[in-house]
Amino acid sequence: MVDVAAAAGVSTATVSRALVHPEGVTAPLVERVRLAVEQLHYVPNPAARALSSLHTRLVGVLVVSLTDPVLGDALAAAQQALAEAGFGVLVAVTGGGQPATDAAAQLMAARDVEGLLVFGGAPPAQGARGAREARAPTVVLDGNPGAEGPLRCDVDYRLAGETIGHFLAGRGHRAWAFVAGAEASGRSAPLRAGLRAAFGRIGAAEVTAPAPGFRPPVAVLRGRAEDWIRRPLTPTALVCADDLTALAMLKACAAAGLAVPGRMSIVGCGDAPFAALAMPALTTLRIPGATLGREAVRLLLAARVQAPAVPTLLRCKLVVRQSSGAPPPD
Amino acid sequence: MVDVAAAAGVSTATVSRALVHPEGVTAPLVERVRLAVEQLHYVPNPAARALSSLHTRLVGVLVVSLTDPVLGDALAAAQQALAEAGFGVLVAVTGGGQPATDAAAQLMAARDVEGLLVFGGAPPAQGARGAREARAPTVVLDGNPGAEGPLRCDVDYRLAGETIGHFLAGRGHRAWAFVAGAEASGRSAPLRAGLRAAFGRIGAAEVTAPAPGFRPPVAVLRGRAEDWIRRPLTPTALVCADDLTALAMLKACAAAGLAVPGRMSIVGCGDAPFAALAMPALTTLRIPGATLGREAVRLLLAARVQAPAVPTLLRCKLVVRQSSGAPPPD
DNA sequence: CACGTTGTTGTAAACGATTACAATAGCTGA
DNA sequence: TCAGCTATTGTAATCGTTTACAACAACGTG
Repeated sequence: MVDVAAAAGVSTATVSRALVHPEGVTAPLVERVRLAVEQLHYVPNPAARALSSLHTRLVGVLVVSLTDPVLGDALAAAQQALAEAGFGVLVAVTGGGQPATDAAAQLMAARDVEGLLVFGGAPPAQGARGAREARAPTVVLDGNPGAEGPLRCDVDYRLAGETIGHFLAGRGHRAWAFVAGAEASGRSAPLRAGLRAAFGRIGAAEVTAPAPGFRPPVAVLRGRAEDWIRRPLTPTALVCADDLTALAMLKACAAAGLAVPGRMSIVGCGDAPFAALAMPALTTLRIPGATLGREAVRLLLAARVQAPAVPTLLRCKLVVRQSSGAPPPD
Repeated sequence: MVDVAAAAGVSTATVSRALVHPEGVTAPLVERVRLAVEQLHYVPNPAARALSSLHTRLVGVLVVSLTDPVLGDALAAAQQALAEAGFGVLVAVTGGGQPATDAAAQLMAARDVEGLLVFGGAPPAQGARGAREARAPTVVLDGNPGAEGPLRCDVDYRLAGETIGHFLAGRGHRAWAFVAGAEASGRSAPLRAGLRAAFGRIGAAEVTAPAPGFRPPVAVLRGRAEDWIRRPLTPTALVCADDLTALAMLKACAAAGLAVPGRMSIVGCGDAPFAALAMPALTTLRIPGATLGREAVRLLLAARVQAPAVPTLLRCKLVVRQSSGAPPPD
């Protein structure tokens, strides 16, 4: 930096100011500094910067799993948005467990991140982030419901559930079941609540899914699906917490001889890339992962300057394809 | 840190040494320092550390896309391995374009990463990493073939191609086609070469796939698949560069009335979570993403201490399911 | 015309660790 | 017993920025 200062004929303080607060330096000087920087290929040392300014320009991202396409999209979008704002992204894949999440949060805090993004699952326990935690706002994205974090960025799964419920009820379905995914994704509860509300309004009954919170191997599922057939009240529609589960149910129905959508309608959640390619193509809820990611970054950046932005609640669209239809005539 | 030093009754230099090079400090002192650290919840300031030691304990990861399940697995595994070694992971999602990759690499270099992991695609151009690049070794994982990076960590797609070729030839297939994915994944070329070698040995002919390097909407595919039927030499087996493409071909075959596996065998690549749930379940190549990630980290850490580890070339397993079988009797 | 204001720039003191070097203590062997 | 080592600890310089403060200039105003 001293070289740059010499080349531009100014002091190092002016170089620093020209780079960080150009508005406080006269235009010609800024220009001379800019030129010198270019000429000498000067790149500021981030460590020194962080040390004296107390700003690392780093944010941490705790992500439950990269397998979930929604979180993957969200992460990609968030990373891009943060890069545009000059922030680097430190990631940790937590797997969702509380101890792992807390440990990761602590590591992030130890690295002096200026913000924490939690993608999916539960946020780290208060206090798990060490002494410096107050400085770093936390935004929870697509997390478990009821998490007490102040800044949240979610999809309105309750509303989505109602949308799906209306859609199915409108097609004539009166008996339905909800199938949770293996990973307790936090989407299940509000989704189910919305479904109950929509179906309840017309007096349609929920059938308890074979094993809530359970994503079974296909062989097992087959037996379960056959169980349903023998029940007095068999669902004609299955709403799944994620597309992979929906695909599994598709397969289970085929194995059990239940035609989809003739005998059973199946609705997924997420609109994963493979959803449109399933046979029959999955009717599914399109979750705007990228928007979610950008929105979370917006909230985080707003929180840094004390501007309390309203928690986001995004809507999603139901993509109707071939796996849903009218119930059998009975 | 001065507080810790005072509490332990030593100098700050000793505190530093006790934490970084405990072997140079007597046991009782190390213990006293450890206690004081615990008591005062002291966490070293990473910026100051980096500034004076010239070690950021950060590595950058450039990932083409998080949609690819293999890269997702690799990233998760690499992150964990790096965390165990005390390194933080800075990620950037590049999308694969050369300018974007170079820009991301420059940002990483500007943050003084001590190593760069490139997941998929082409490595950044030499020199794109700025003046400090010499210090940071680069490992390319599952990248495009022929990339000149010295440190590579790859799957032996050539061998995998041969394996698939043998498998199909052994089942009796004599006419086959390769379908590249939309994203030029770098897996295509060696995979295809392996297939050619295996099939060539028995004189089986490759049929040019409808549109190489093209992952078409299903409607288009349908027409293309019908094209094949009318051809003099129609393939009886389709090998796809990724599972999503394989799923698309499955659907195209169904639409065109080609029974799978009766009339057409289909092999995917990746063993994505949905592969086993497709109907029929996909025969596919299982790529050890997590192993790949860990291996890349091993190479990187070895390179840091000048220990030149041999470039890795992992094998993968063919998972035979229902989408492949014998060709039609003719 | 003198004086207070405002706006720029330079000087130098942080920021919080690591580590070269000096100092001291504890050994070994003659 | 003492010189000469070695092993351990302390002192202080250093890393490369930012920024509080001082110094100064230009300006408008009474």
